[in-house]
Amino acid sequence: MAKARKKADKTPVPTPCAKCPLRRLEIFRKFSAEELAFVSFFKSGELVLEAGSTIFSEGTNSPHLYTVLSGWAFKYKTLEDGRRQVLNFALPGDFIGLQASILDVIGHSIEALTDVTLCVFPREKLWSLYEKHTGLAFDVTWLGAREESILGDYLLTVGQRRANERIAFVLLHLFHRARQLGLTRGNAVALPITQELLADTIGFSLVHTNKTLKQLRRSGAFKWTGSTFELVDEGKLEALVGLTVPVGGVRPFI
Amino acid sequence: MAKARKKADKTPVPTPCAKCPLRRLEIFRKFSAEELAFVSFFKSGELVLEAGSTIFSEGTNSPHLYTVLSGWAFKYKTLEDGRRQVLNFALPGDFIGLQASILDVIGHSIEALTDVTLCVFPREKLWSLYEKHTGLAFDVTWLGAREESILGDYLLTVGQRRANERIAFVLLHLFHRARQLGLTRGNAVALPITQELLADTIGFSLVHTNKTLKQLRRSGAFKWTGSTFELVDEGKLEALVGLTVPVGGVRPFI
DNA sequence: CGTTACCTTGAATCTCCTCAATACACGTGG
DNA sequence: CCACGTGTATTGAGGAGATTCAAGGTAACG
Repeated sequence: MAKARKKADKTPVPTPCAKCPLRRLEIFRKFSAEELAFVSFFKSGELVLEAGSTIFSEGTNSPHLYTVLSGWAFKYKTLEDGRRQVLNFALPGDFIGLQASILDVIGHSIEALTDVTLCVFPREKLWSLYEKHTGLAFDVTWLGAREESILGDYLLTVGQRRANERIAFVLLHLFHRARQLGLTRGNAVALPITQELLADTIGFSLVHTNKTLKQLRRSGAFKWTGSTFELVDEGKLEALVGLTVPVGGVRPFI
Repeated sequence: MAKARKKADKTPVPTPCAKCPLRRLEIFRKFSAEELAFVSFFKSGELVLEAGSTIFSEGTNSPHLYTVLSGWAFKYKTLEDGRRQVLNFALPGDFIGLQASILDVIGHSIEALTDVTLCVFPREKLWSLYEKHTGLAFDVTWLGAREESILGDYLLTVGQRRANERIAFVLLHLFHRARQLGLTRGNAVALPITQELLADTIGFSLVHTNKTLKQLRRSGAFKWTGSTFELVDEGKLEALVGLTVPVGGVRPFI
């Protein structure tokens, strides 16, 4: 089956919104028929990028905004001398580039961690979304508020937690988000994160991150070799973080 | 003039939105007559609190959301053992508690730094704002996006900058915001910030903050004694921060 | 095989933290 | 008016925590 297209045919095959695999996940709310129709109209295409591609550059603008259909990306800011701070990760269902559409400039860069597929939405249509679909407009605001909430968690982490707590926080956060999206198999995830990226996320040097990680591994709370991360003792990591790591509840998808 | 009310009369006198002093500031966009009427309808009262009052508590909910009419507040999160991270400051024109209305729980606490006056908006009416006034709904999203943008700046600061750079960043940021709102006299502002609060903002201990501050003062870039902060050499501070500190452009007010 | 990207480890150094003590301003009650 | 408490600012000293430099080591890829 599914042999209608020849192998050589590289024409992209955009996923119709009605069949979007994300919408089946229970963390996304159900759309009405009208909303679904509008989203289909809103979506103007798909963008496929390979790992390492820059999706947005800090300080720029864009005629598009995106939603992650598959793959991982990360948002970051840099200082002139090269110091880099990771702000957050973007997983399937996340909005990307909303700041550019709303604020006229985006305050951070975004780079693909894995090969990614993005749904493309033209910026001009965002206004009609607000005009015609209050529910979807609310969803956009919701996504922004959740982003703000996560940034607050990260700021608390980077500002106040110690090295092992920071690592525990980030690993748990990513694991929880991945699990919500059905990206885990058992207690394992494919984490496309290098230690250097982790270091830039928690605000420590690579060396110190590595040493703390080594010490943390001895606790047996998790295994992380190669690209697969396995959560062995969730409670042990949570204890380090202090409280359950919030992920962001059940809500929308555009 | 203005003797219509007796001194003993303590009944609050809510500012009508049409005469809102903030609307005169050029950083706020102009409202149409309909928008102004709606905002007046949206606003259900004013809340006056003295310095030190808690406006929101992390993890709670509220039937109201607020806007700062006058005074300063700050948003923060705490760990169980008491470590505290300041996320951002709220100045006149800022939304407060939007997360509680959109996400159902607010992720941070908010406390008044000075005596404050807040405009009160009932949460239920937020939906009708989205339904009937696309422009205002967009403004709400804009405010959320700006908040996210500022949080990103702070995260970069706390994660990557060194002590003196962090202090320079925060002081400049607050000065710029205050200036935008006409809160400065010449190069001076009344900064209602203690060193302890600054320490919790930049993620350092009070002692280290104090010592870094001492060293920074010697550069002559600013004076900060008692509650008045005076920016003497803006360029010198900006050089420390690396680039001009963004404040958030010209846009809405609700 | 040689390159490249990532992980690991040791050693020296500096940054930042905690503890502790003092100083100053302010407001309160005696 | 003074004694006292409270909140804030300041300073020194010693130690823990992070950084940088430097050197391997390993796995993937052409």
